[in-house]
Amino acid sequence: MSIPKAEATPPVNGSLPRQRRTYSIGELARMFEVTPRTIRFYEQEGLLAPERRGQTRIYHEKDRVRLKLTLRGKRLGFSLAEIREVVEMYDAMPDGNARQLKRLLEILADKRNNMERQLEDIRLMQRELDDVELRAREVLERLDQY
Amino acid sequence: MSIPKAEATPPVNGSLPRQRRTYSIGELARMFEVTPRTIRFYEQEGLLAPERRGQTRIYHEKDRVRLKLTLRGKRLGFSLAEIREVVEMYDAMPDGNARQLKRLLEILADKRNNMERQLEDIRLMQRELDDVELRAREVLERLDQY
DNA sequence: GACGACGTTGACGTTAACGTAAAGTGGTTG
DNA sequence: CAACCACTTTACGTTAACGTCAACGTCGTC
Repeated sequence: MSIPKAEATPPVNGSLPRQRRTYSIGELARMFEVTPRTIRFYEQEGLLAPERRGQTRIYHEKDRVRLKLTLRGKRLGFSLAEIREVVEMYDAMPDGNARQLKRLLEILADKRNNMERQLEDIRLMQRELDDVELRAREVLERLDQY
Repeated sequence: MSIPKAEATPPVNGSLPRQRRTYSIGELARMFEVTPRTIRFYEQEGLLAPERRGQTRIYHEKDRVRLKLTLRGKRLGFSLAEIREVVEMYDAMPDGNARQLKRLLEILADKRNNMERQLEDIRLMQRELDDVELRAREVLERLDQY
């Protein structure tokens, strides 16, 4: 494959094209408030596989979305290994065999249970917070009386 | 081998199944499916402060609740340090000064935001899971046709 | 009175998820 | 061309949250 000469790609562009196609690692990092190191680490762990132009990584929309999902998974307490497990199976889906697919469905059901428990945990935790806040406000009010 | 006992009788009192007041570290560990090591570690980190009978730790209802809350916090992705921060301020509340109380309210507001983002993350993640599952089922069905 | 179950305190080991520093590459810009 | 950038690899460092042993004390029981 030959590389067509690219147009003014990276830096600040005069007209902000509605559909930016590629991102540098630094851009992605700023977007999601992580460090480039983190993004490289995720690649090393098999969560990303950006294109390369020479040595340099080039991220497309697909990669950006995957990073977004990864970070969301992390916020929900999934390990990178767990996330990779889903990601890999998702990639392998088109030609996946039945056993693999059923395994994927199992994993998904598992995650789903996890989500349900988290919802419950959040509800309970919110009530705890309400409670603590109420008490704190009461104490504060008594202090204000003097 | 011994005859299977009705219950693994705890050291202190007979089994008062209705209103048990105290627990050994092993009992608590089994209850919450963690190891004693974990519980001791939480104590070391200032999250628990069980009574001592001689050398042995004795946990009361209060300790059990605190452990439960701690583990819930962990499932929600809070660090032990964060949890301790709230716990300590909660303990210090009765004679807390206004500045401390306001700080506590800040922390609580922060946690609350965290919960909100998590709720949103969970909703989004559930939709992702729906999507992946749907695709997987489609592929599976096509496989089943032969 | 040995045995096993449970408890204790160190102390060192391990894993995940990055941080950080060193040393080099490649492009643009004054 | 030199001086910056932004990017790269390699490799060692760090932190949180425990795990894993060793070495010991204390029961109840066989």
